[in-house]
Amino acid sequence: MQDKINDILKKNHLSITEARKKILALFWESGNAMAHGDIEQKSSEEFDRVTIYRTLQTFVEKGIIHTIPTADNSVRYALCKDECGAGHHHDDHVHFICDDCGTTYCIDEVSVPKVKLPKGFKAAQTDLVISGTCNKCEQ
Amino acid sequence: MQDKINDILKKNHLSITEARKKILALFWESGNAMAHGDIEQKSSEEFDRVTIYRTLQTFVEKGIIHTIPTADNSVRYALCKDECGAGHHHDDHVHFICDDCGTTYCIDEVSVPKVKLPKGFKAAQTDLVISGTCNKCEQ
DNA sequence: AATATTTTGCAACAAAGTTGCATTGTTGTA
DNA sequence: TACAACAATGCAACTTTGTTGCAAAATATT
Repeated sequence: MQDKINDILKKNHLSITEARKKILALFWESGNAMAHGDIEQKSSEEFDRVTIYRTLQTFVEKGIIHTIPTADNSVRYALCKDECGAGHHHDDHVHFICDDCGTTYCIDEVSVPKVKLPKGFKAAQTDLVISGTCNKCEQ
Repeated sequence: MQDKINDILKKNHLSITEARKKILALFWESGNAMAHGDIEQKSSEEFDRVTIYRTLQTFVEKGIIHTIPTADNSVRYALCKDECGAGHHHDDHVHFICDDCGTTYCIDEVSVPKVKLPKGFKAAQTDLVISGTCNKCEQ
């Protein structure tokens, strides 16, 4: 896995540092989306808050991760698929946020339906965010 | 218009205060969605920040306004249609955020398509937010 | 008009995010 | 491998955003 992570960083012309390796690994391991706070906790204060902010920002710019909008003012981040590149995000899958456990899922199976907009409106990015109960919290 | 505003407040069992009247009027006049900051500016510091926070919170609870999630960590608020009531929001329309001018529109003409989720996932609310260029910024 | 109830503003605080700069770590080259 | 050039990090200080408790003011109720 370490190799995979180094590859991603190299491909994006980023120098390989402890913070970047660790944070990327966290995304990889968790599988789900994470908020800034989650990362801060999971890295057990190994890095400065500022470093985490800057690392996330860099990753978004390079198209390694993407943001997921939420209604509660807490942006989350998730790994992008391979098709995403610097400045171009292609995350046309649905995001699901569990109201119970707070987990954010990327529902890759479902793709975002095309929407016809009124005249003059040009879509650049489409975010479909569904909240409710996930399959673990549902009994 | 003042009557309409008073009606809305009465219907929702809210006492009629300057702050509530003014903030509701702002939503009515602007037509578009507003972030907390917009309201603070447009009311030209007539009210305390705290009052605005609490008023918005109350309005959301009563179903007078609804939140629109955005990818940049700045939740916006917009007037609900009549069908919305306390605790029940029915805002199945698309939201559009212009990357140029920042305006947030409620695209009432388009309704959010139903999405089939994997087993065990139960949807409570669906938000479809599209960003791009609006009909005013598009030349 | 007088009292009970809500709402507001203030102050103090907590959390989230940003910026500049010196120090440290990383990279490419000799 | 050692060195210089460059980039990333940590620290401190700060700004912005959001929250809470409480006394004062406004609103509603009788």
